[in-house]
Amino acid sequence: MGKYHHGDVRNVLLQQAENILTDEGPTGLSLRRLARLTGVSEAAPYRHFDGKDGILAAVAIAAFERFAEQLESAAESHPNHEERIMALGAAYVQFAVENPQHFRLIFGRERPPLDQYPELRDAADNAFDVLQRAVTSVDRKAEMTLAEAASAYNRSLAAWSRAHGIAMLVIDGMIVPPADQDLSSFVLGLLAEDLTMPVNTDKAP
Amino acid sequence: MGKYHHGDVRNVLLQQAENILTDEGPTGLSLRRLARLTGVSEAAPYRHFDGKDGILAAVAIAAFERFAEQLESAAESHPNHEERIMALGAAYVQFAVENPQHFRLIFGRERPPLDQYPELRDAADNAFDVLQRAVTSVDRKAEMTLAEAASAYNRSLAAWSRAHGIAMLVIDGMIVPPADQDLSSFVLGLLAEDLTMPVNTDKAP
DNA sequence: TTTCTTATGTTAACTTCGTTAACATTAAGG
DNA sequence: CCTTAATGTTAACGAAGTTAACATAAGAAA
Repeated sequence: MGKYHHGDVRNVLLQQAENILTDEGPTGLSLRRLARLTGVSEAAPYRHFDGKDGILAAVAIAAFERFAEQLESAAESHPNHEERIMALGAAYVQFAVENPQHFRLIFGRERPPLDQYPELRDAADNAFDVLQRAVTSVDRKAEMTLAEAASAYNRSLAAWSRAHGIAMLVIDGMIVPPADQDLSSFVLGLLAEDLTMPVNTDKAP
Repeated sequence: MGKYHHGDVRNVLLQQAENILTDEGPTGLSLRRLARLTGVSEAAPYRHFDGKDGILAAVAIAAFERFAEQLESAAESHPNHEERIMALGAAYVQFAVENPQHFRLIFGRERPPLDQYPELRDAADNAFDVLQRAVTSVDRKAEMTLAEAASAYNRSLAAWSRAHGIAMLVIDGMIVPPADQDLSSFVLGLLAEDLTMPVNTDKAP
């Protein structure tokens, strides 16, 4: 009787790992359970991946790629600089809300160390490059001075930070987006808040 | 021979749990190791805590309390509304950077569910109340209209989100604060960035 | 084709973990 | 003094990650 199970165990394992991750997060993803669900022996995954971290790294790479795609497509759809930043932030949060477990995986502590998985590092760098390019690529008719480049960099960090914070707090349930508004406009409103201006408390006559 | 080990096992366990958490995070905190390090049997912790989640909850409560204290003291030191928001954000990030594991514990997925530990829920609510009060308590000479209250609330979310995002990205190593600047002024600079204004790329003559 | 080698699977074991049951001892109060 | 609840302990169970030892399939070399 054939013990040779599939010709494609690696991909089946990966797909199943995706499913488990989506349902239960990285903690619920156990190698043994994954093997059982895939219908393969409990040690088989070690022939295709570098242990549990290897599988998580592979899933995280795929997640980073989808993340970067969605960011890129949001950025492309808005030639105007300011609108582009806003669209990026909205896409950022939307990805997190639609794929909370993947988002947590690529940013959280259970993500395998970047320096042990070069492809993972590349995937991460690429995603952040998309962000940074979109924020810093204002009309580049002239070279920027050093100070201007630094300022643009700070702007990108500020935009990124706020989008990231909103994403995290929403998927953690600490911020509950209003039900009567769609997520995108809620996020856009938050992104546009300027903290350096005092709240206007004047009562209109 | 006396098997009765301490008169104070609970507190010793808690202190040791704090130490382990600080060094290795919630994942490295194993009940059995905790018991061994404390010099007590491996089942003893169950007499004092509701399993592993119980210990994590207790540590998280303490972390929330320290967090709230530091936020409160930052808020108190700045009577001016705008400066207060900035100081709060800086304190928020500073806590995260100085106590990354605790910060991750109180915001991450390994935090025990709030609805199973009422004291944990209270501690969390209290910390966020400090934030919200500080942001929304502008000069309250008059009652706010509904719209004003909503705007103030949105402002507090925006401030919170950006501080949270900076904190997360910094302790995850995705943002590396410049070495030639102290953390606080770096954070303050980021918090003050206004995303609705385009970058000025004019070259001064 | 036959043989050698490598890739891929399997089973079985080892260690650690969280948790619980069964039993022992201490502290406290009637 | 005796009972009882609190607090320890040991021993066991099942699940997890990982590795070693062994088995088989596929493909290259002869």
